[in-house]
Amino acid sequence: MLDQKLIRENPTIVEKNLSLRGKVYNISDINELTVKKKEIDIEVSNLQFESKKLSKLIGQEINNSQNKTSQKLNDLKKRGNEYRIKISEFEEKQRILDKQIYDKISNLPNFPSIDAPIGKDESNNVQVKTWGDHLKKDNLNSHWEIGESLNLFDSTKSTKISKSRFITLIGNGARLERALINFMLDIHTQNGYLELIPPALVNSESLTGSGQLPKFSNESFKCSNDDLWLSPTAEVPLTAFHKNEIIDSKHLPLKYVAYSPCFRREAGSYGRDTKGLIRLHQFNKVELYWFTDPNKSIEAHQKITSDAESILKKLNLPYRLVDICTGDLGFSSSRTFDLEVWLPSSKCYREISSCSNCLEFQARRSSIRTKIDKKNQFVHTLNGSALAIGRTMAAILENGQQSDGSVKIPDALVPYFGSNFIKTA
RNA sequence: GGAGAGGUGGCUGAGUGGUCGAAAGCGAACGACUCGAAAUCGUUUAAUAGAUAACUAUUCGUGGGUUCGAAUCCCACCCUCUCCGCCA
Repeated sequence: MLDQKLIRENPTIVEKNLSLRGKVYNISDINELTVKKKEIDIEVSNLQFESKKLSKLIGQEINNSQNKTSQKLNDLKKRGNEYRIKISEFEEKQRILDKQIYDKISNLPNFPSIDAPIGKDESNNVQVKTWGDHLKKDNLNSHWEIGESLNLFDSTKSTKISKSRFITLIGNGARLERALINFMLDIHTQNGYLELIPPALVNSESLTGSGQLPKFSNESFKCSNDDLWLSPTAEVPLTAFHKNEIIDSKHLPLKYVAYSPCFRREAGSYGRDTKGLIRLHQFNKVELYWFTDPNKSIEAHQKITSDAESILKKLNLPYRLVDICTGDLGFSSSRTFDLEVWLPSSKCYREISSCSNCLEFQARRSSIRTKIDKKNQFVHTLNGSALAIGRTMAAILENGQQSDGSVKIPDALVPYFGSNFIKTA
């Protein structure tokens, strides 16, 4: 959520910052509404002041005189009634304006950071670095081919259970998923993160607080009988965990790691990534989340990203770090580093983690503050996947494939998985 | 799902129509005492918006209503707790 005062007082700055996203944002209508609303606020405030004074006077009058139905009292009450009518008219206008303003502002995305590369779309993202060696071999199999031959998961049967884009993990596949979750949680908790397992269903307010609503209602699954949605990412419940709180500054930064299933409708992605583990309606993810002092989120962003990277390094999976350009930034983010893992079968990098600094955008929407120099300020929030489990499994299968059809498990994962190779039964 | 109780400041908790944004306690901050600390005493301590020098308004679960005036009365909704039923 952007600051209403900023929109009112510096609309051109707001438009300029937003336009870095490569789209034209005209906020003159919002600006007009906020200016109008301020005038009405002042008007109402003045009327309420007069009305309160009068009410006190009436109270005193009643206490002082025995005659509770005197002409004087009736006249005063009549005047009070006039105030009430006038005030309620203005309050009605206030309500309407408030709603209009909120509806519009809550649909505006965050400002991109001045450090983010300027660009229109994906193609302008900047590769910062690469890590690890690419597997160079002929006749490489895709992870779904490997999964099928080793009987690690089944999507055909899963359409019977649910529909397309769902998967059932089987045997060593299920075991590998579980190993990856435990491995990642252990690394992060050893690294100072507090582990949470949040609810998988979240209410509308929580989704609004982290920025998924109102604009992206089409991207999450909704429960029909309740105001509850299937959480698309642990970022939602983690943000809401401290909703409406003032966090003691000595507790900052708060660092959480959460395992959660994630549910996404993937509307508009028909035909893309229809095979394998890349794009599913339900997937598991281990998420990192920081609440920081508003002056310390830039360093925190580096740290959360390197914490996510550390998993890829320990698993010895080749990846690259990408600085997302202004036009490709997510709604709530001001700066995002993506980690993309190398998938040798398709000879490309695929997003496996997204580490974002949302500054105060989510904190304002969720009202999460801290006291600094006796003043309440919004905290900054950061999130990063570390990592998406399904895509990590895909990367392990593809990068670890051996010529005999087996898959080598990364050394660091062996204690969790229980053996060095996945072989045909 | 049925019955009952309740939602007040960082927390506990008083307050049923009139200077109540709200007693008291706890916690916290500062000061005094002390070599230092504890204990004790004193002062301070909700948020938001607007003006910023004081100030003005709003907020006692949420939204409406009654009234000159609502934490207090009325209506609707949400949530929590207890008991019963059901259940992993």
